[in-house]
Amino acid sequence: MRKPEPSSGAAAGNKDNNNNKLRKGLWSPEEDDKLMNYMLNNGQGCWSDVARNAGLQRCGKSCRLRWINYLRPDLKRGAFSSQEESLIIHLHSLLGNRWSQIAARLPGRTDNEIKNFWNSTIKKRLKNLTSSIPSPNTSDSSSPKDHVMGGSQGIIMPMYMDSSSSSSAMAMNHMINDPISSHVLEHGLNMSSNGYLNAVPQYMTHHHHHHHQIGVCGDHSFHGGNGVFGLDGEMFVPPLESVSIEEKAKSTETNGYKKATSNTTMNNRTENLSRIGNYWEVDELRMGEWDLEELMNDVPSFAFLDFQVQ
DNA sequence: AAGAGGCCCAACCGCGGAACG
DNA sequence: CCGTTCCGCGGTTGGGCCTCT
Repeated sequence: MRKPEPSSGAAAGNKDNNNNKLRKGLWSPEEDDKLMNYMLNNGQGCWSDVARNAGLQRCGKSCRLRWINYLRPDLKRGAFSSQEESLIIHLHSLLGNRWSQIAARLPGRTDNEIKNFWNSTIKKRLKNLTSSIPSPNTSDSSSPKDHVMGGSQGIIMPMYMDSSSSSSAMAMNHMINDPISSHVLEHGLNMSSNGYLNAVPQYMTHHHHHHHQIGVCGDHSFHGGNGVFGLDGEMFVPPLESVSIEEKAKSTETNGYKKATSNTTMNNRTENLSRIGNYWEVDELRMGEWDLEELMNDVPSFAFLDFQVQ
């Protein structure tokens, strides 16, 4: 953590000898009190006004962050529950690193918190998980169906996960015991350009346009809970059609203090997702080009969060 | 016991977009 | 329009704590 600015003497000693310099670093309890009192009495307005009017030697940005991530009364504290964990994983598979979007679906949790949780706990576990699986290069590299994709995008759920392989079966047994692992089984893994391991639905990794057919029930698919592995080892995730929408009301309610300005650009374009037989047909499908809000209307409620493979 | 190294997480930074004058 | 300011987001940093040796 950052130490408080030396000139400000973590609370007591400072006052007005700060010669207009804005403080940085950790917030003192006194600063917290000031901000909290101001916010409770005046509500949220222009953050630079908040900083000024509350008598804080902080920039508005810092005040905003402190309020959102720490002082907000509706914040939930403590460790993430396994349900929250599952939800985070699931949402991340849908949304990628859109932490604020994910946080909006977890009442009482902040994007920062979720991001930290992901970058420490979950990422680490996914890493351990993948390192426990034999590399495609070393196991059965002769298979033409190996789906080896490093680099910026591409699913790292390769074809050696073929259910007939004994080694992969062992890996799967290992994975199934863990919510993250089983989710990875279903949704695949993606290594993003920043090195993050993401569980990403197949259709989000495509960068082609126009009418992708997303196979759902092919004869040779590998089914795993919500997801389906296609013939080429790629993983398909069906749209969120059969899940509860109760979260939506909850999240919009708890985030009522927040102006709903984000993702307006994204919402300008909508996805055409229609079911045709056993296929989901998607028009103009590209990362960030569908109506996220609409898509996320169907984010599973906690009750439906069971990613364990039967 | 103590030093090293890793982890956690609060807070900062930089950027892009929206709002405003 | 255009420039400026504000806001929110995601990525990154770094200090304190914990664990290991």
